[in-house]
Amino acid sequence: MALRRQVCFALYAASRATTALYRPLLDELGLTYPQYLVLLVLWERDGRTVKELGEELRLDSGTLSPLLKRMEAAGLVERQRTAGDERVVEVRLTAAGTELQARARSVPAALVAATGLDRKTLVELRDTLTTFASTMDIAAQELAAKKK
Amino acid sequence: MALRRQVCFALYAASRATTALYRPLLDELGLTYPQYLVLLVLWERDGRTVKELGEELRLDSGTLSPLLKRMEAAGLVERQRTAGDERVVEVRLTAAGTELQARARSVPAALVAATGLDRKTLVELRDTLTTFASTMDIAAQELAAKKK
DNA sequence: CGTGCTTTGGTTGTGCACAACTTAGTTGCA
DNA sequence: TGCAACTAAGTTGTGCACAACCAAAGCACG
Repeated sequence: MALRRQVCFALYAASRATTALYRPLLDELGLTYPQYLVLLVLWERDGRTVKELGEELRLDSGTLSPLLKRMEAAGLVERQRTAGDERVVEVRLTAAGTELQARARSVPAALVAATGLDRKTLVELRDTLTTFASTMDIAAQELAAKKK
Repeated sequence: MALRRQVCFALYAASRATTALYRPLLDELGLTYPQYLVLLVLWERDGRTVKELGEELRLDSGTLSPLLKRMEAAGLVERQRTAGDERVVEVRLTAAGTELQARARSVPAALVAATGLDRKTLVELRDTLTTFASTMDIAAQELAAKKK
């Protein structure tokens, strides 16, 4: 089947094009796109464990551990083992990390404007993609279970 | 804005979920998803330059050069400077690369089945995403031009 | 002809992604 | 109680992505 006919390639290309558009905006904040996503989660509610971040962002510890270390080195977050359970690491915003929210406030609107799509279309697209991703995740789990 | 509300995250998560679903199928062929995409392009028409591959897949030489070297090491393609213009490298399928097409024929259908979506929905989604990606690319170009 | 510009592909360095494995801490239960 | 099973995070190794830079080949215009 021709490349142009495949949904999966369209998804792959659209995803990269989007992060490319974020790049110049996030560069000014000293952030990468995945780092920005971590901050979005923490700005919503501070003090998440690495596991919680992974569930929210669908990323595993192999990705998050070094990413969070870089963010800690940049002074955006702090990491601390919890008192109750020494296995768990809690990630908290520093003052600098909290303050970045104000500077990042214009980012989503700038992106929406760049898409040139109206709100209704974007909401539909988001919902379709979210359902799509969930279906893929479930299918992957079933496939992994069958393999056993 | 909450993470769940953003189209861009849905896109990012859906793209990773999709390649994750490809992974077990492509593992059996000894391929990664980007390598599979290169083969899709070559199966359609063999003997492309690195530049052409980059335009088709929207990847630059920094990504393609090492990727193609790995594919050459795996015996799937050959790379050769063209006689006319020594700057240009042409990529051609080997016999093994050509034969892989038969073994890969069931992959797209397996993915479509896993999505659980009907053809009409998938076609619409693909077209929306393709338009979306084009708009993003153009916006990124304009942004880069304005920067100058 | 020659010199500067452009084009093509490659290299280097950074930062994801993710599989496979490791380590330390916790829990269940015989 | 003792220990096997489990869990959370981290480490290692591989393979993209992409920016920034580089070298060689080709080209254009004086």
